Amino acid sequence: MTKLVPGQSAVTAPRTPRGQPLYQRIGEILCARIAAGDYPLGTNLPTEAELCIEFSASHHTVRDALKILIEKGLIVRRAGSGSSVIALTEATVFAHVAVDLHQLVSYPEIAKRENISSEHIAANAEEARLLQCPPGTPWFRISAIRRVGSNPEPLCWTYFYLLPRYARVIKNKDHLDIPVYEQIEKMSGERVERAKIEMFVGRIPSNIAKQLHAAAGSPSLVTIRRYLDGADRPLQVTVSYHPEGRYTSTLDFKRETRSR
Amino acid sequence: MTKLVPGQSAVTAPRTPRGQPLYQRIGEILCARIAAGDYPLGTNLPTEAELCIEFSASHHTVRDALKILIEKGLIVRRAGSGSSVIALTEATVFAHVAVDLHQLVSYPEIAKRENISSEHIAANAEEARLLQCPPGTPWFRISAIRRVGSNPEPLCWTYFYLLPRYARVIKNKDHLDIPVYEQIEKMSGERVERAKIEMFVGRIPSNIAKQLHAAAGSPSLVTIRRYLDGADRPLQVTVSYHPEGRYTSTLDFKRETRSR
DNA sequence: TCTCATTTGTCCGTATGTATA
DNA sequence: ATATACATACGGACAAATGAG
Repeated sequence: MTKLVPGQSAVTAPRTPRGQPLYQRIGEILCARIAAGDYPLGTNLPTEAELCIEFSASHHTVRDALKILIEKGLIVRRAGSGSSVIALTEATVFAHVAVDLHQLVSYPEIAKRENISSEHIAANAEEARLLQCPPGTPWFRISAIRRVGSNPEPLCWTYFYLLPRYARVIKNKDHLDIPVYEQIEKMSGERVERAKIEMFVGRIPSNIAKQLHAAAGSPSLVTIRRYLDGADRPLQVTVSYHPEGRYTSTLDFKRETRSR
Repeated sequence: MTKLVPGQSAVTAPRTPRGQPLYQRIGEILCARIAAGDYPLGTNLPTEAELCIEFSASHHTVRDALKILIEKGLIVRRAGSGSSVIALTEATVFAHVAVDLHQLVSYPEIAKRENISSEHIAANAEEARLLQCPPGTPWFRISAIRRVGSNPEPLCWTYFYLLPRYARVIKNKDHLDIPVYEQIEKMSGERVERAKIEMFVGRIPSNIAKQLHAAAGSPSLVTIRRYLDGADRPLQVTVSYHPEGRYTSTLDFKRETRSR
């Protein structure tokens, strides 16, 4: 049981006292300082060596922390020059007029959702890429269409991919009238902190063509929405196919007033 | 190995054989192997330890290489499980990341704008609807394409519609490298307060098909952007045609409330 | 349910190349 | 040319997650 002798235990004090890795913790602290104005725009952060001393961390750990700032677009680093502050806050600040994620890409109120089926699945190759998980990973998938009034031509076909533990959302009474991601938030207590949306031109898959009243292989506006929690883990991913001519995505942005 | 010169292991003779860092080189090789089918979808890559041996590199270097694959969305890694291949090639042909109003307009640096022509026009019926003005209203129209590097296939064709009094923007020296709406702001003192964006599936008009290297009438992601001043008057309206497969629009939203 | 080996994740130490001022 | 600071690369040692038995 007692496997010692590593000869390092004295140097390595409480390695990770909290659940969070040290480099993430340092990254957050530096982000907060930049936002607070401790390192004004255009100035340099302390050097790697200085940060190592301040946080009692190694170069690698500090570098990993600084990589977080780079990814957020807060700093640029150049050998010989230092780490220069180029932004005070992450650029993505919810510039959309809608106060709620709900209205990010809004369907008209009258577009009602009708569920076609729901099932537990194992991600195939295409889904693995979509969901950024290994093939075979279990997911719960709801298939639905949206229809305006009694129009026989549906607006779109949507696949909802949920973590299996959220499968019971479909048992809600008013399940169809509330966004699925909102139901998940209520059920789990986890909050959607981020939404990433992709839109591109694709084709109608043959297996859904008939129910969409569209030709298989005909052009389609494909929309992928990923709802992520604070750790960027997907809570829900949806894929929608909109046949040509039935849907226009509208987004409304307002200039940011940078007040906190 | 009595020669234990630190930092320089006996195995590695030439550290960086001119130019490219080792971790990038390894990353490229692994990407190429995945694309070639050496590591099929759903299978695992060799472990870190195996890759260290194969490339005579340290685990740190191998990890940096694998990070490249993660960023490209080719693999996911899980402790205890391994590095699973989830895609054979990079996911998006091109992504436009719109994070705030400022970047809503600008494509990434690599997508250079090339102006094709510019002229004073009177709005025809279609343009009147687009610009929400009576037919015959005078506008200044710039036609341009965006290209990535020397790729012969342009990303998109864009019409810029400006109020005639802003026609002189094209005389700026660095006109092509600055978003048009920003130039208008500087010239006029008017600020863009709002942007409305529409996206839908359309077709490539025949008169621009040739220069887009796309078939006339082939599917296209059509994007209309309206830049409005405080009184909702349009300062600039753009229409872009993106041939299928060349462009994915990406939007990234965050909740504002910072719970910490 | 519980080990137990495997694999990745985190963290430390060190050395040298290279760009910058 | 020199000093500074980041970039790259080597090494080792657990910790934590996974999956098989």
